[in-house]
Amino acid sequence: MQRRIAHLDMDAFFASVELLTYPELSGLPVAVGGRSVPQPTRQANGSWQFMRLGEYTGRGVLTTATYEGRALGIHSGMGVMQAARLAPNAILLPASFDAYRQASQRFKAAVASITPQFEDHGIDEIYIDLTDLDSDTESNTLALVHRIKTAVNKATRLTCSVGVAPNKLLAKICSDLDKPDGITLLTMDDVASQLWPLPARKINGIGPRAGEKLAALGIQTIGELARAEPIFLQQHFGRSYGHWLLEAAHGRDNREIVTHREPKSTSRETTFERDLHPRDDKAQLGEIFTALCNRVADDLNKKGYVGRTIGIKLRYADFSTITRDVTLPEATANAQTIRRAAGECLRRVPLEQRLRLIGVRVGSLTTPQEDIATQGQLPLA
DNA sequence: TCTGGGGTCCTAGGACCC
DNA sequence: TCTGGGGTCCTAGGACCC
Repeated sequence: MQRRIAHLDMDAFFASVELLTYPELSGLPVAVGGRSVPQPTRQANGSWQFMRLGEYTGRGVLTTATYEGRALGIHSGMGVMQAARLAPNAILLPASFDAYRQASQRFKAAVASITPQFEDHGIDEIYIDLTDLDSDTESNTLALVHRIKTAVNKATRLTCSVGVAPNKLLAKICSDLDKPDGITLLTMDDVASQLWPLPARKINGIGPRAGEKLAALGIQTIGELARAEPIFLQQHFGRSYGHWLLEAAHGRDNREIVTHREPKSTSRETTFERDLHPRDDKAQLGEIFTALCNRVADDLNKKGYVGRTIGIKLRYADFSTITRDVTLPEATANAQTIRRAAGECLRRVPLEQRLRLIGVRVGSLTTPQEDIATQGQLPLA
């Protein structure tokens, strides 16, 4: 039986949430991000004073930009200083993650009131399986999607774009074809005409590396990928990924909607405003390191998880990154235990170069109850 | 003055056990 | 002493996503 999977994607989510607070910025190029962007201040005449991208100095990347900003070439992930060269007059706002999380909860609750079974896919996206819902014809599907979009808008005053297709891969691609505030329906028969002209990078799972490698092999579009020889792809990308590439290019994907997932790991990391030296800045680094361990422990306790694998991550001044981890006999959420294990990991890495980032991670998460239940099956330490 | 922070999944080698 | 696979766990790194 043919499935009907919807992918719902909030339009320029973070920027749109900010525009709810600052409606006068609507229609302007606006970016969100940076590390130390001041909150806008109220002027004597009642209007807001905003920072411009060109006024920013320091590290950091953009988390998003409005469509007007994107038209100037700035986008999420871009270094703020680089973006400033392209759009010095664009407004720069600090990220307000609490507001985004709240808006996220509101839009998901609105969807849940209509279609309770959906898959969370980050803060601003979800997949919904419409197969068993009242969507057996195209007009029924459209009516249902309109109801969902209206509910989301009513709950958040924000718009979203929706793609409906026989699977997640296609739904994800087609939610992006008519943005903002669009609806796109796609069937298997549309794959050649709608999908194949698109760049291979549009496929979720083909990132910067694979995209570059494909381009070097003369493959730019999904259509060119679809026509490649299976052997050729497997030689260059390995058996598994090579096979997947071809399936994806033909729009084939049988992954189910996953309505509940347990977290596997939790982590905290920070990039310093200036690179720190392991010896010269030892005291400061030690403080940051301990604080990260405390925050991870706090996160675990709040969520009610414990973890057995404690890991650290270091990024050197040259951006090279290394990780070390250790698995404990018993899962923990205790800050001192995590700090001790993370300290052990730290002793196993070279510390000559300056550092730009440190992070602490706890993996192999379980709930305390599960962990006790598992203990009995393990040999005694 | 390039390059955040929080995740997941995959691969690959070595240890260890049967 | 030389010679097997198979399975699981642990560790490190990397690609990718939002």
